[in-house]
Amino acid sequence: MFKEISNTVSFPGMEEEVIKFWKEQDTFKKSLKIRKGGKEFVFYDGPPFATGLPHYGHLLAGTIKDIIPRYQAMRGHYVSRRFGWDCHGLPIEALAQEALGLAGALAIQEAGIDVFNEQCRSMVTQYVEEWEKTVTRMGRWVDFENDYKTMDKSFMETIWWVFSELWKQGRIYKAHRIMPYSWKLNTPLSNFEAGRNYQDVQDPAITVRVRLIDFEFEHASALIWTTTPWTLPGNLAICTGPEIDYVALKDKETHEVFVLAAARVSAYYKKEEEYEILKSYQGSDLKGIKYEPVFDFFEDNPNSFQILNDEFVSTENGTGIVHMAPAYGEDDYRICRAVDIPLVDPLDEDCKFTAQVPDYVGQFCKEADKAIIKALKHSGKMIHQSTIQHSYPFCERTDTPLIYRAIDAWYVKVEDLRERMLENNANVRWMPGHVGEKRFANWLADAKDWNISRNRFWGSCMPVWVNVDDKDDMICVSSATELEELSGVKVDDLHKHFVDKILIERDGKTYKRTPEVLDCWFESGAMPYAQNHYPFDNKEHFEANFPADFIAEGLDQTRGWFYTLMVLSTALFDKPAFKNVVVNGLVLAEDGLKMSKRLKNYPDPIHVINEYGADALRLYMIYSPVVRAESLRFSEEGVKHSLRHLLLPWWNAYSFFITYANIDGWTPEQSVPERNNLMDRWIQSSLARLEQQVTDAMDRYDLQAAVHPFVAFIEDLTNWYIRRSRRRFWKSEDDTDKMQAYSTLYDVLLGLSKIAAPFTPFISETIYQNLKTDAMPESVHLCDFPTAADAKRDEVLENQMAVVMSAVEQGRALRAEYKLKNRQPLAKMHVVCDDEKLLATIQELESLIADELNVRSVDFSTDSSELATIQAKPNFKQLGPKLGPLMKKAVPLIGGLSDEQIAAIALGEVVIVKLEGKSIELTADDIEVVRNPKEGLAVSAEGSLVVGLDTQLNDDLITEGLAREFVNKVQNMRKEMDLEVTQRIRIAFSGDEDIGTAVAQYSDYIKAETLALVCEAQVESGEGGTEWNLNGHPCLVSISTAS
RNA sequence: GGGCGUGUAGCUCAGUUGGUUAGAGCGCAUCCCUGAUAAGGAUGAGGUCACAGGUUCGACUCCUGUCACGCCCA
Repeated sequence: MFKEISNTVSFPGMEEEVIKFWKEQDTFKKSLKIRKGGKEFVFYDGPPFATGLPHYGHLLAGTIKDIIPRYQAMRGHYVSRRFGWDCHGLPIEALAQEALGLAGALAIQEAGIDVFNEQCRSMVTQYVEEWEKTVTRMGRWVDFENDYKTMDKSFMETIWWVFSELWKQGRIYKAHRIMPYSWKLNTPLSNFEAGRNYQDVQDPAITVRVRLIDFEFEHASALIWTTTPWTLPGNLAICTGPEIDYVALKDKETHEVFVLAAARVSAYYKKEEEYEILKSYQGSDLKGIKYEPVFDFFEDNPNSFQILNDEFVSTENGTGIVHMAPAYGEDDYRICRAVDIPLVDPLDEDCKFTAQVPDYVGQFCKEADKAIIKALKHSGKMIHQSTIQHSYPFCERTDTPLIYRAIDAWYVKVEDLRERMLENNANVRWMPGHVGEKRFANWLADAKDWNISRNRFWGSCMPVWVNVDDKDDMICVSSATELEELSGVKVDDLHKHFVDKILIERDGKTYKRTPEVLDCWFESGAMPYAQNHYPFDNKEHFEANFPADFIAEGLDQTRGWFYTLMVLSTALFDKPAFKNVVVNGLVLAEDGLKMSKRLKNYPDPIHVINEYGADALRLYMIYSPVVRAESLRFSEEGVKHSLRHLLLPWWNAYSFFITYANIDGWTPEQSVPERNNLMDRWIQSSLARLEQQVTDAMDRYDLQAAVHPFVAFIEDLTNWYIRRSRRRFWKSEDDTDKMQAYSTLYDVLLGLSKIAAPFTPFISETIYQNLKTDAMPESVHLCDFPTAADAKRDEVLENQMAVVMSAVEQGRALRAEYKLKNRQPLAKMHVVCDDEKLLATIQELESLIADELNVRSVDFSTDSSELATIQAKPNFKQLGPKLGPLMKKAVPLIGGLSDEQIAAIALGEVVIVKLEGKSIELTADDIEVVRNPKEGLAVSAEGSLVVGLDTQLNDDLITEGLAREFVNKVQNMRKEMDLEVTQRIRIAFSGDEDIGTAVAQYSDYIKAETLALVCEAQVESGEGGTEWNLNGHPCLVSISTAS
């Protein structure tokens, strides 16, 4: 006996049971154990920041990261799945700052970096429990015990090793980065922090002239515009946009010649009479022209004081010529660096001018604006002065304006790796392809050196110790042990508040660690090595199993994890870090906007799981383009849909099987291998097809395509196989056909549970648990994925069945068209098909067709001429290439072929027709025969099949129709009374003569169908019972249970 | 501004190497069936395949351009 199924099954409740079962049985561990020794399938988990609860993006990625490993495990691979946690970086620092009430870097330093970092450490794990719960509830199998954390000492030690390898390659260099700087706190801020306090301020906006040297016009100056006059002493170049139009104009009043963007002239001159255009230029024409420095403080600076070109220049405001002070602007820095202009930064840590600029020494830079403006006026360089109101970032803590300036920064040289990375990327299979071939490849081709230092606290430390007396004398430490040897200090923790205290004394020199920590993307990129503590441990195992077979993340990781993995693996091993990658798109709210807690435009994931179940949610997400990097508008209706149209029918099929197997006492021991019934052979072939389709798609990492064929299969199983086979299960005789039906449905349900197991692990497990025998593995997830599909396929049969289904479909359509309801029996149906073999198969299923369409007999024939006319239609694919331009004219010619000609061609003869003087040979391949139903008959035609219905009714048919109506009403009443399907009943009725005749004549049939012991005409109106209308005949029916 | 993607029925999406009737589900309307019942089926209405050119005998499909939306970068 199988376990009885409650008819009020709750999918979420069932899933909770399964989770309990997996936990008790330790099924995940067993699934690993049984594959130990098998070929490894290597999976890397991209670590999430656990600074909040998981959202749909995580659930989606988690589902993908579950399905592929489950599938590969069932295919015999050992798939270790370690969960990863990203512990370092700003998100967690921000939380810790909030918790400690600290605003800004200085506050953290005052409170003590040790206090702050320990606060971070304690908070990292605050969401761990919730994460585990949700991830587990979604059905994802992943190892939380043997997880990795980027803050583990072993992880951080490998980071040092990775860094030191890059160092040895000469890839690490020190340069600058332009960052927002708080002069009050004496510290740089992150862009994130700088973005949190914008204020509207008024700043001077001045236009200054710089005298051009050796220009084609005398007394010529370029006009530059700035809102930060204090940066002018540091001016080292000016920049034009290469494709912007510029003019040299003569001011009619001063006779000075000015160069500026053509589009900006009107901002300086109200009337055209005020100036005269001398010549037009493109920005690129001006490149290389020298000018006199605005101030002379740095007049000897190499390569400086010339016109440069860059695309970033716009003509939205100013003069279209940009003043460049490389220490104080990101673009300035980038553009000047490209032409080897060394930066000058004459500000001290309080942003006061140093002695390099003696005129303003000791003045705070912004305060010096006035004096600088005065000096410019005095020297005649000031052309125009105004003020501008704009929004400007302020320091959160001190409400002082931030100063963008060059900060020491460390970089990894990446630009020379571009080609290697592109080649390595060519060996990666991306799903979808374009993300890798286009988006990611373009990004790699344009890779910039990577700034890896952060002026923060909670992170992996840069393992570089600098000689306090000579900044160029540095030691790169590659392991904790090496640091111990160099310093003589025991090293237990590699965080900043520990290692910063450690000094290295060597040859009488003292080395102190450079204060920065590493970009946490460096850590995630180094995760393949660091999670294994490579090369300190697991050296051989790692090297034998690198790169990963599979990773999966969202599209946003193109510039994140995917990239950092590729940079480091290319630099270290000249390989990609992964062979296959599935890229998922964004999960948006149903309104197409981003999910927003504030707008509440999406349902809580927990609610969705508890309402519809994780299987339904998984299926909904996977069966959508979101697994191919397109965005998904999340809809609760969609989840409901996947439940109602896939899981529920599947469950109903299973429930149907259990119900009747238990009634008949059928057990798997009684299973027989023979399959004499075409329906059985067909559904087994359908399952084999499903297996092939799923395998093909999964081996291509195409999850959406893998889920697709389930829809058709469930449809075949429930709406054709089971619906058409029901009687075979509830016939009372234990004949061989019934045994075979049970055996088939059992095999199919068992096989389906295995094929579906990676996708819907819960319902698969539940069904498998009930179906399995003691000899089978204890969990569906310990089974092998079915693989013998080829042998079980019978494509000929599948095609034949498709024709049968089409015949039935056409019959149903005809009934609908002629308003003949299905309960009304018809005398005859005609099925015509000129393919005799096909016809024979259809004939084999005659009783099925007759039953489905409620006709007494089916006439089979190969001659359709009585029901339909035939016409030829060109086979475009065949004839197109042959006829070329004549194709269009051939269409009516072929359409006009006579019946005799068509018949001749169909029989294999070659018919020659003339078209514009050319002879065209037509063979059977060149035409398609179209059948058109004859007018006035109930006929339908599709392809080679013609179906006709005899719509004439006689008394006999009408009587049987009444009997069937009667049965239907009784069945409805049984249903209404909620009777057991095996419950016997008594029927009492009254009605007119026609009803009396019908019930009497079909008494045996009625009793058999409704499990009635007696069916008597005795109820009178008003004595209870239910009034029915049977095809226009009033009828009173009452039923009662009988023992 | 650049790169990438998307645009097919009211909505969510399929659509094989280009082949002539562009499909499914939801929703709607009209019916049907029911011993799968948290069901199921049929029929119908609903499409300028974003737009404009081009290649071709033939374009939803290939090419070029335009527009809209999204992601990333600047």
